[in-house]
Amino acid sequence: MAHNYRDTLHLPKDEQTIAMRANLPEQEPRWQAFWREIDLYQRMLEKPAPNGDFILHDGPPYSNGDIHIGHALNKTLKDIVVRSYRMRGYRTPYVPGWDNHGMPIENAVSKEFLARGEKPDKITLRRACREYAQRYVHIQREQFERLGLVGEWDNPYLTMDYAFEAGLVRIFGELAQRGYIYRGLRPTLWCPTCQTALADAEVEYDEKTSDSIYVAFPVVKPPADAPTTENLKILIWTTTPWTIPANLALAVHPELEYAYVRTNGAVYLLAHRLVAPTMEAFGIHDYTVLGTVTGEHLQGAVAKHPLFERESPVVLADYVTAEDGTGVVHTAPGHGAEDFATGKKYGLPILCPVDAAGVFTQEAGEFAGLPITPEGNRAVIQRLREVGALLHYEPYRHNYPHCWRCNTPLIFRTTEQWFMSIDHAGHRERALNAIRQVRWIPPEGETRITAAVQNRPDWCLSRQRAWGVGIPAFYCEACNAVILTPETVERIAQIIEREGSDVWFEKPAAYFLPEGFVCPQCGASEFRKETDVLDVWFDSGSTSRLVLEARPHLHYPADLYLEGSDQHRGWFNSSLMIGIGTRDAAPYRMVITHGFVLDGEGRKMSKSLGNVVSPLEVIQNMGADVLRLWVASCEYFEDVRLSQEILKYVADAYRQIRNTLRFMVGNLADFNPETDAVPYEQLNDLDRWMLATLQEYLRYALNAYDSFEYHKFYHETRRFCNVELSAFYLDVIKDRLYAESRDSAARRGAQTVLYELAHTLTRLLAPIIPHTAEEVWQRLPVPNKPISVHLTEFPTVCEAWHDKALLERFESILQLREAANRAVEQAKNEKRIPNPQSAKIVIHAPEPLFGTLSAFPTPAAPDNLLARIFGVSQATIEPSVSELQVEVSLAPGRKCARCWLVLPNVDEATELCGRCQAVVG
RNA sequence: GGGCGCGUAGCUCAGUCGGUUAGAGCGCACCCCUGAUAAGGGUGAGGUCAUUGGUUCGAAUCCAAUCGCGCCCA
Repeated sequence: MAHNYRDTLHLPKDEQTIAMRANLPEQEPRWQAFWREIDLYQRMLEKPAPNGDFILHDGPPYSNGDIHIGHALNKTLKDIVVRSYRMRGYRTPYVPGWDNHGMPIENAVSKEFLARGEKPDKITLRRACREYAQRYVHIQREQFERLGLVGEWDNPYLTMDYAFEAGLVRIFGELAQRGYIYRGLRPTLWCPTCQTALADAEVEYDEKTSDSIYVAFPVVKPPADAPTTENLKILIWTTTPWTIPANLALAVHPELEYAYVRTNGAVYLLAHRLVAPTMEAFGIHDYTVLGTVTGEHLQGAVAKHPLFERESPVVLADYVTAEDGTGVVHTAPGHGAEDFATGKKYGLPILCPVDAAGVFTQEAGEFAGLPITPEGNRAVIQRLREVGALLHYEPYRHNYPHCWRCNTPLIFRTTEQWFMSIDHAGHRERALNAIRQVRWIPPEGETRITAAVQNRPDWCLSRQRAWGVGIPAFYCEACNAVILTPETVERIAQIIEREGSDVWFEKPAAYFLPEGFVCPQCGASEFRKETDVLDVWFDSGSTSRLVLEARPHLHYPADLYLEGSDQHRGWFNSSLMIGIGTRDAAPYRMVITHGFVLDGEGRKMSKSLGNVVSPLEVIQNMGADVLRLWVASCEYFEDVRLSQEILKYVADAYRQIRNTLRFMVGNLADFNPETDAVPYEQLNDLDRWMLATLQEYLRYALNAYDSFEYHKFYHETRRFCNVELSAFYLDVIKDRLYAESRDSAARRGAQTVLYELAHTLTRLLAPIIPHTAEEVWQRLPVPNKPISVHLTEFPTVCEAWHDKALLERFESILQLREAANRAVEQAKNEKRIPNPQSAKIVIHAPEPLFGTLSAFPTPAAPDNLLARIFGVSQATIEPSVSELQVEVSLAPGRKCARCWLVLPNVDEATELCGRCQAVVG
């Protein structure tokens, strides 16, 4: 081609739009620096908020380790909520927090000391814990900020803040004052070597060989309808002979079938299914089953303890199985969690004749003074053999809980602990009522928390640990009376507020008590402090009180809690207990839960499977906006999946959305909405159709935000960008944008629509991909432009533009477009035309399509709107009485060297069509 | 073992009250363009709706069981 008219076109220039390659890992920190510089969070709060406050209360992550993908999901969702509510006219303060006290940090710090061969005292350990927690608060804060989260990051709440710790003491005091707090027994897994209770997480399961024994309990009150009462015995099996002295009952399953078995002159009762294997173990081949009975009929029967003058009644329990043993569970309420529950249910005493070191106490009678293993076990077995109660002994290998620290086999002991009563003053009912007032999203959450609250036992608040807030009680050294009054609690709280909770462990009791304080019970003046600390769920459960009420720009209750679904039994529950207990109201109005992040196959992420995706790596390689877009793409009310493959697809989606925005921004470089915009009435049908379609999209998008269904917004936005924009509208208006004269109504009309599209999309995307939206925003020619996209409002649907009739009319045109595409594709495949640009189509259209199309003039010129819509150089329409037909042929004329359309009026010398001739002038 | 959920195309998701041949975008294959170019456009092929049984004139949709997966509890 002789002429080059490229420079006369209005092509978008690279430097006037956003870069095609986002380079998010480098660019995002710059936008974050910009937001810090302008103090974006503060400015967001200062914006007018016609809809009032919306308080999303942050559930505190534990200040230990790097953030993982679950944190990223949770915090990104929160950020999308906060940003989108702000853009819908709410004031959205967001105070992030951390959970600092507790076992994981204490254990990590202890291990550091252990590695150095040091044995720290409590204060040294606690100080190290505080430093450790502080260090991870810093680390996680940076990681969260790198995700692009907006909030009060320079003033977060920490549960180890002195004021927070003092607040915990006061809330404990309030609950005590209201009658919720009591001391009681509780079964705990206990390490006799470390002489401490262990949390579940500190228990390691290892193989162990135990002494398993079969013991016969003589029946003193036989079951009704027993086939015989002569020498009747109930047979049990246990792997912990040392618990026999604490036996108080024999548990059977109500629905299991039991058999009376006669052998060797006695009749034994055991589970029918286990008769054969048991007899085989005993080496007995000669036995007779006299009859069977279901467990529920055994209730009321009473046996006698084989060693002591004590009865052991038959009780019912659902946890009894016929898997191994005899189907009758030897029950020692002092030495097992299930046994304890059964003991409570049947009003049995809680006998625990074992001290902290694992030595039998006086309550164990003849065994007193013996360590429970191995001497205790041996002695018990020996005595059982002597009285003829031992039927069989064998070593038994099984998984058994061990101490994580010293690897000693653990035992169950009942110990005295502090509790919050869940049924005090109708508390449980009040909590259940409050649950019904809360909006749960998804609605199954209500079922789940209701079940959790209905079934939860009293809350054990005490822990025998170092890193926590001390329970603010004293004991009289003389009479052991518990000292816990509003005055003593408030004194302690004031001191902790000033000096931190370490002070409780540093100073003597007298430091916290008024001068001259005497025991109200016995008048003595010597006291010791409680050494237990509060359960950390008490810490986090108190945040609603200690954060929402403490900060003037927040309020109780919060409008929203948003956490993983595991928190129904965790934070939602503990917060509710404290909320109902101290404020008689739930701490939240609405609760949203999300699922867990699984791998591409739907399996749990774990180091051993090697399928863990680190958010930090994703941010480093692809950018936070890609990770955030993934969050938005997920239907998060259920479990979500993440893998490298999924990330690749999300990155593709990001690029497509970005390129769409890039094209629009590039073509708006010379557009000023205030002076160049074309009034709606003067826009052509296609442009008005685009605006109408934009309104439909916008309505859908706003609804998706309203219902927290960001994945619907994601999908619709992706479809809108690809289908309506890239593949259609943006393609069609290129001729006008590039080839028409700069200020022509045709070009300015297209830009007017382009501006609306970009302006709308950018703001809608801002909560999800805040960095990219900001980058686009800074390039958009918005009049009186706010300094950041995050200080704008969401667009609202313009009903005047939502022209339903036009949308309907275009439906048939778009269908026709598909038919035309197929016809052109076929002509291309048959080598009748090389490409659509060189084609002319003739549409033989029946009514009513012909009527619709007739509204558009079809000259052999660039302003043939139908030709532009169908992507060919020329198009004409013909009425038809038969079905629709699209005829494709080579367009007559020659190709304009400037606009590349094949037209009849292209000048041979200049190679320009009439339109381009006029434009170039 | 119990409670609460989930299972639709390679991926992410729609699918209203049970009602035509189960949809979309991406990805994939083939083609076009080279003036959105580490872009853009067109056409097309992909489904035993986890499995089995039941209810119904009719089931992705309702019921039951089974399998797989997740959270919580034991």
